[in-house]
Amino acid sequence: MEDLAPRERILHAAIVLFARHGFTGTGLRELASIAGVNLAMINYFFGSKMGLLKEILDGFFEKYLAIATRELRGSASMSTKLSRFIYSAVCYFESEQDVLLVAITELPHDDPEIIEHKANWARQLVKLLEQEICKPLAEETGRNIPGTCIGPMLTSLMASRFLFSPVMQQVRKSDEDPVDIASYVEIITALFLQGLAAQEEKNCKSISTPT
Amino acid sequence: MEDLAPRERILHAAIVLFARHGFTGTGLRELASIAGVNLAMINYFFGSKMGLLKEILDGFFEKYLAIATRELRGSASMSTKLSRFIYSAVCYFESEQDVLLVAITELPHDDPEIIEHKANWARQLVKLLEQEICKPLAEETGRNIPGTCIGPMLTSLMASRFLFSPVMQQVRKSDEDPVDIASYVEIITALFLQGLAAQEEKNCKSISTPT
Amino acid sequence: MEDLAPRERILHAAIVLFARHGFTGTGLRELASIAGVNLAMINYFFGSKMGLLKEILDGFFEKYLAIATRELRGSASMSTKLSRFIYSAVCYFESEQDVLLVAITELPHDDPEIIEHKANWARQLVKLLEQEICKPLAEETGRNIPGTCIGPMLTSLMASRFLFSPVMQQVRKSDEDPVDIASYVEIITALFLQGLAAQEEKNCKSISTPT
Amino acid sequence: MEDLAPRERILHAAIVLFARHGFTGTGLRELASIAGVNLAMINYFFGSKMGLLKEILDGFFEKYLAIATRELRGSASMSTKLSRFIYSAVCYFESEQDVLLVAITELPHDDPEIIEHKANWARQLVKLLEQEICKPLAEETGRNIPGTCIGPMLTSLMASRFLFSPVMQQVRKSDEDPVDIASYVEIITALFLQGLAAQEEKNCKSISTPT
DNA sequence: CATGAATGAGAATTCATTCAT
DNA sequence: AATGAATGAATTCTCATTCAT
Repeated sequence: MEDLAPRERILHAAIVLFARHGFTGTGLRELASIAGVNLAMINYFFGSKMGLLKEILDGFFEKYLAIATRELRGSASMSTKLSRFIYSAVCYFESEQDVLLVAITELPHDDPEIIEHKANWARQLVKLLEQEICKPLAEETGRNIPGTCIGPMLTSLMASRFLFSPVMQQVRKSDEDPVDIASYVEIITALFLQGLAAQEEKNCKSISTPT
Repeated sequence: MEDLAPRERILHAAIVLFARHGFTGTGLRELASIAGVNLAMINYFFGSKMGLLKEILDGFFEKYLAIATRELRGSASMSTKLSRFIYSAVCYFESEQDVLLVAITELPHDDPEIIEHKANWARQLVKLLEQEICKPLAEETGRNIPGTCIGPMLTSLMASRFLFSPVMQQVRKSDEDPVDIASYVEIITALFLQGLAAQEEKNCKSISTPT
Repeated sequence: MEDLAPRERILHAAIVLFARHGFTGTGLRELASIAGVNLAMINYFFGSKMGLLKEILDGFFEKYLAIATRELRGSASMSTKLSRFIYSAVCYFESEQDVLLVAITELPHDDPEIIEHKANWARQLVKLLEQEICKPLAEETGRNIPGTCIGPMLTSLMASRFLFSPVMQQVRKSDEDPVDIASYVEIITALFLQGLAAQEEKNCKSISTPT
Repeated sequence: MEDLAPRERILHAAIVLFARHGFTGTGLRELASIAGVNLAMINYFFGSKMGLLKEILDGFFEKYLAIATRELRGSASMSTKLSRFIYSAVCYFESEQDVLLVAITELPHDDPEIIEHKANWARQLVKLLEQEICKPLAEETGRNIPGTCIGPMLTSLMASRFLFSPVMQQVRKSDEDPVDIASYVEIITALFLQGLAAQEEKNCKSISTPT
């Protein structure tokens, strides 16, 4: 870590510490010491502690939204799009667990300075989900589930493994066999696809049954 | 709130504030002022800020585990048990949203004082899930999903609505139509049941197909 | 200790704690807990924390002055009186080390409420020393050493063993051989009467005398 | 005092206040106010209140040990060495009375953080005394007085004037005639070398010697 | 870029004391 | 005689931030 530029060292250290102790639970002194920079450098680079958090959150949301856009837009079938999205998103979560934890655990805290910031990103993701998931789903099944409902469900389901990981690591303890990441993707995809499209499956069944 | 006993007033105020600003983000000054008690009363009753948090978390986990035990134990079919559990749990989450938020957002923070505390509760829930969900599921579908995986999935899926609610409220804004709680329960139940039992449905299909 | 009256239990606990952590360093909570009484009982019995200290100090000074009066008054020779006093005082210090420590370490702290209190006792002791030690000494040797000088010297010399004991215990460590109390009395008496090289002087004298 | 560097101002103010109210009896607010610095500067420079105390104690012990080493080492006679040591030490005590008071009154308090710290210095002093005082004394007189006994005796005797000074000042009051420092040194040296009745002993010796 | 000093506000906790019961 | 609740002030220490160098 010592070979990175000071700005990056700060960013990396912040992500790790915010994930472990929370945003408010992390002191800039500790952060500066771990990043190996002078305390005043943090404010020099990021303006304030909040500026640092915003940069981390923006980095996360930007990439998450980019993945969603890339995988969900297009003419492929909804199930294809969804399974591609889940795969990509979970892989991204896996690769940046700490950033994910920061984003998730800071979600419900209603700091006035940051709530609109988060809403801006959420709005874009919800809009995308409405178009690519909710609308076709409503047409197929008759169920109209809004994006503001399905977004949180999808995200928190994919994040569940990482959100609970510190506790579950302690729970497992002796018999070390956490589900590997590939199986995790498969489980969530199966759960989501065949559960969500329940009506469709039923239709398939009802179609195939009389045959 | 002014007519409750000081101890309860502190507890209530703490739940609200911890949910809004996080545990470390809440100062005891603010807490005491909102609870309408003297600052020193908090330590008098709960020993420390951490003791207060532990009491809140214990209250949540105890009730959550009680609901799980009540709804999942017994000889009913797994799908019946699961849908009853989801119904009860979501209703409980709804009735105590703030406590839920505190429990969820404090989950990943690795305070050594509290991580084992949380793991103790998680262990019991995981054990229950293993017996009542995972084992029968494995027998029916052949898939072996451990409790340490399905527990977080279930919980965070049910909590998703509340975890994201401050942001989603901002996202919805003008056109106010959040999914009502009954539909929310129904959506999650459907998702979980027919997704999870995908293999079983297939079996049914394969059984019915030859007909 | 549980069979004593609450008032005595408080007094005993206070002496021990004041000696170990100092007066200001001891909290009434800790004191009450160790004495096994309710916190409010301390103020009930002694009026205030300071009242408790005064009672302890009075107990010490009263007995110390009584010993000095008993051993120093009378028609015996000065050296006889002094050696008797040193013996009695050191034995008393030994039997109530903690009280001694409290008295000594609180001596220089200039709390306005307590300095005159201590001066009252000191005045009586100094007066006694002036009459019984300083005056005869001036007549014998021509040296006029005031009581305000010889009092502190005598007292702190006799107390030295106890004042330094926590540190010296740590210094000795492995080779456990603290001077026993009888030798300690003898050393101080000899030092005071004849100087450090007491034995040598005696030998010289006994050698030269018969000549 | 206002022209010194903040760090020195804190140190000076701490010595004065610790001597007057004791270590635990001194608040950092009061200290900062008297030193004319911001409250947070104390922790900035010394880490903690205890760090401040350690620095003060180290300063005292270091100089005291240096004086002892300088005056007691060498080939001079024991009585010459002792009288030189007493002279230098008392002069040092006189010039830094407050530091002495802090060191003496904090001696018996068994704070685990600091007791070993003090023992380290004491060990060095005791070792020096063993070699330079106790060993030759044992050879001359046959008496074996350990350094852990003679160290406290010497130190507390020399410190007695300063340890009791606040009370004795009050005792003297109107008739102002404290023994001047030169006489004080002489008294202690004579006492240590020849005993209280120094003059008398000298006479006896001078009478018996020529015979 | 980088640093050490400095600041005022606030952190959690403990204090000695009071009082109604 | 004894207790638990309650209080306001004070405790040590850390906070994020600023600024001159």
